[in-house]
Formats: sequence, C-alpha cells, structure tokens
Amino acid sequence: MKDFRVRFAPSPTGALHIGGVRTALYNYLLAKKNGGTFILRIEDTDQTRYVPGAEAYIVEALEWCGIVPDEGPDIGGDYGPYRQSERKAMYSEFAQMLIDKGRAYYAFDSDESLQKMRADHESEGKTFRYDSSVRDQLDNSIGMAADELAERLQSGRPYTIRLKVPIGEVITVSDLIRGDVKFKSDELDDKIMLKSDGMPTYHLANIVDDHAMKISHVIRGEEWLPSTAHHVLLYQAFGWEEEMPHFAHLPLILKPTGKGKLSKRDGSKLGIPVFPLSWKGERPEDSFMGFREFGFLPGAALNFLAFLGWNPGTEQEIFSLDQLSQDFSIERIGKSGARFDFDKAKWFNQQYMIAMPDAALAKLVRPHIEAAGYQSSDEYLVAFCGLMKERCVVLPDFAAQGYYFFEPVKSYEEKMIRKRWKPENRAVFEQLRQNIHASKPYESATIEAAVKSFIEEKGLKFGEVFPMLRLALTGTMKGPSIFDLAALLGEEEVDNRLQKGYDHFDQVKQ
RNA sequence: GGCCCCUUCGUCUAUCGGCUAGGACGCCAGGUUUUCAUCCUGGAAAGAGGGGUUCGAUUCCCCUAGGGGCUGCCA
Repeated sequence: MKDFRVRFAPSPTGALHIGGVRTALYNYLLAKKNGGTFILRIEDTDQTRYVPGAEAYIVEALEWCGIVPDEGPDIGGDYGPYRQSERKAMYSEFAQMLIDKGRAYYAFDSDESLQKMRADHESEGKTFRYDSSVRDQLDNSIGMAADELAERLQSGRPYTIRLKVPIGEVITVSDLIRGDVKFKSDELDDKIMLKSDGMPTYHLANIVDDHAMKISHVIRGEEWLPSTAHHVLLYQAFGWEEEMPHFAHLPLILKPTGKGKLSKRDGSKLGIPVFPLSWKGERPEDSFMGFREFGFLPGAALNFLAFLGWNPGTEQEIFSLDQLSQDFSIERIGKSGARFDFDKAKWFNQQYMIAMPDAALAKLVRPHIEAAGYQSSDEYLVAFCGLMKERCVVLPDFAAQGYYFFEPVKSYEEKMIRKRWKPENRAVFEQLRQNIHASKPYESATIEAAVKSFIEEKGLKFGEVFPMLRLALTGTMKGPSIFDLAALLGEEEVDNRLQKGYDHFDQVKQ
C-alpha cells in the first residue's frame, strides 16, 4: 500500500487565516493517525502577491500550534525543494509535455483583450469563459500553421499555455467527504497552466508537485472543489491516473454572524481574533490580532478548531493534540460549513486553563503581569494563578482582574459602601483588623477562623462583615475567597489595606 | 446568470429506517460559594417546505426554497 503522505500548501500572501490553520491541523492529524508524513509546501508562484514575512509567519504559527511538519522548506526532505519558486524550471517542462501530448496549447491573447471580452459579456448579462466553444476564434495556437507558431514563439511575444479541455466528457471527482461529484467537461474553461511570466498557476504547480512529492491525500478547503475537475484532467493528461491522490474537501468556516465565509475583516469588526498570531500589515487596517496575543492557549485554540467540522461521535469534547491524533478520522468530518463561534472558543480556553497546573499557567501569565508593569516571585504568581484561574477566560484577564494582587486598590465600589458600611461599627472593625493581624500561622484557615469567631462573639452578621472586608482588600465585589487572598497578600499588606479601606468607607459615608 | 456543494435547537453537532430527536456553547431558573467565577441540578430551544419509497421516515429519492463556494495570467 501507498505511504500516507499529505501536505499543507499555503500561499505566502499575508497572515495565515484561521481556516488555513484548521486545514493544516486536519492534514497533520490524519498524517499522525495513519503513521504518515505531513509536508509543508510554500506555494509562492504569484510574484505580484508575495508578501515578505508571510512564510515566516506561517512557520511560526504552525510552531505555536505544535503542528510540526515532517518535510518542508526549513526542514528539508527527499522531495524538495519545498518552495515552488525554487521549482520553477520543472513546471515549464511539464507544461511543454502537455503541449507535446496535444493536451494544451499556446495562447497569445493579451490581458487587455481578455478583460475587454469579460466586460463586454458582463454588460450583456453573460459570463465570458475561455473554453472549447470559443477557443477556435481566439488568438491561440489552435489550428495555427507550424511556421507561424514558431515565428510567434520566436518573436518573444508573451504567451500563456492553456489546458485543452476535452469535449463531451464527464469528469468524476471522487471525494472522501462528498462522494462522487460529476462535472461536464464542456462547462470547464481552458485554464492557464503557465503564465506569461513563466510561472505556473496553482493548478499546474499543484498537480506536478503533489505527484512529485508522492502525495496520497489532498485535504483542502471546499473552495477547491470546482477546480478539482481540472486537476483530474491534468492527472489524466500526464498519464498519472494510477497515482492520483484521494481528495477530501473540507467544509468552510463561516462568519460568526451574517453571511459568507469567515474573512480577515470579521476579526477587527467584531473584536475577535481570526488569525493564529498577530500580524502587522503596512497599514493599520491590515493588522490583525491573533489567538496567541488574545491570550489563548494553543491547545484550546486547536481543540476548538478541530471541532469546527469534525466530532468524535462521543460526548467527549476536550481533546489534546495527541488524543486528536489518535481519534481523528476522515469519516467523521462533516459536509456543511461551520460558523465560527467565539463563545465556544473562550469556553475551551477556560477549560484548558482550569485543567492546567498552576505552575505551568504561571509561566504563561507572567508576561502579561510584567507587561502591566508588575513584578512577582514565582511562588506568589503560582498561588495567584491558582486563585484566579477559574475566573479568567484568556491570559490577559489575570492582570486585568487581579491587579490588586500587585498594587494597592485603585478604586472601591461605592454602591456597596453606601449600602453596607456603618460608621458606628468602625471600632468593631478596628478590633477585627487586629484579630486578623494576630492570626498565627497567617494562612487562610486561621484567618477564616479568627474572623468567624469574632463575628459570633460580637453578634454581628456575616453579611455586614464579609463584603466590607472584601471591599477594603480588593475594592471589588468579585474575586477569590477573602481568606485565601488575605493569606497571599500577607499580614502587613492586609493590615494596611484594612486601615485605608475603613478610612475611605467613612469618607464615603459622610 | 452558469456550474458545484450544503441544509437537525440561536451556534457546533449526535442520529448510519423505529425518536419520548441526545450532548456541548450561549441563554434562563435554582443550589453551592453569604462575592464573582468554578461546579451541580433543572428549563426553554431543532429535523426548511412539498412530493414520493416504505408497515414506518430526521434518516433513502425527487422538486422547491434557503445558505455557501467557484466562475482571474490569485491561491
């Protein structure tokens, strides 16, 4: 049996879209599942759209995700080079082979003349298609005398090479996800194989490379389904039917709201990430925030993406990359487009943070704490993460919601003070402060015991004491157990905050 | 417009002819926490419509509608 070899073949025209990450993920998962090889191939045949840094972005994004290629531009392998621009020479040879076999022809039509024809057709409400029905009337080598053709080629006049789609055939694309899809060859256009700059189009380069790299399964987005008929034609033209890979066209990821597939713009519009990593474009509107910078854990982001179009058939939803590698299967990939549900993504991330050991989480939280201008010992930060993680959804939440662990309280919730603070109780609270300070050893359980026995002793109510303590210590009504946070803050800090808090309460109440 | 794909709760989905249609996110209510969050319990919420096939259709077929993709010397 043929080796299981798959490739992820992005074009370095900008940041890698999250849909691309999912395609890479599915390819990777299937490779691991089948003991196969996962290849990264850079499809940089369009020199006009090439964006510097895009390839590095792709590599870094995959690295962050933990999707490691077995072969690729930086890794090497037996079927390189893995950048199409470095394979340029071979494409023209194969284009020539197509010509020699009578499966392609030279076309001299200028870009302008084609554009004009398209515009003319459009004004009549039709669509121009360069196909078998019109190719005889166009400026190409079909029916051209040999000497004229030789002369034209000699003249240095630009030309493209087009696939000569056969007439009257039915092409069947066997798709692992969608079953057999049939196309009438008469409805297919004569796609350009080799551009006038000598570079191949996607269609040629893709087939040549997939064949050369012994790709066994082509797993890509559904947007490629219509052109797969051309790809099948190419395999036939080259005489490679026997080695033709299996195809699997993945459902698209759709916008969170509204219509259409997820686009770059949706990210900035909705304030959510649709890229794995942040990307700095030339203009501000070309810059996008990534899942990483938004504070997602790669495992959570991947788990979320895996479930956009696939499910294990069980009720388990939390899957590590390794577990996915074992349980993933092409049979359970869905057919319909999946809407990008950011709430679900956040839920995954929270689940991952809660499940993560505090020490590991602290390492990821530290940069955010430091970015906010705070410093912390490892020990303190680990304890802090333990107290906060159930309340946080993404990494930056720690610094934002738990700032008071690193600096004095900035503001107090006034409503609660007005509602609950009784100035006449000030003396009792001072006494409570001293009792708390005297707790030995100074830890959560002893502080709790001290506070509770004090409340009973004085005949107070929990409801008039706890909120005031919390407010004095943190300024807010949300947060971890007051005793836990007091223990972490330490006796001196707690004592200070209690004094300051009481003073502030009295002021508010005046 | 043409070609192709798709269609179960708001969203992601299970169901491979027998369904009182299950789970998850989100939402609502209650409990735990005298906070918030977590967690637990409960609730509202779906088979696009119309024809067939069948003893029986969410499941198979057809049509319609809706959604999506493609229709570039882009990938």
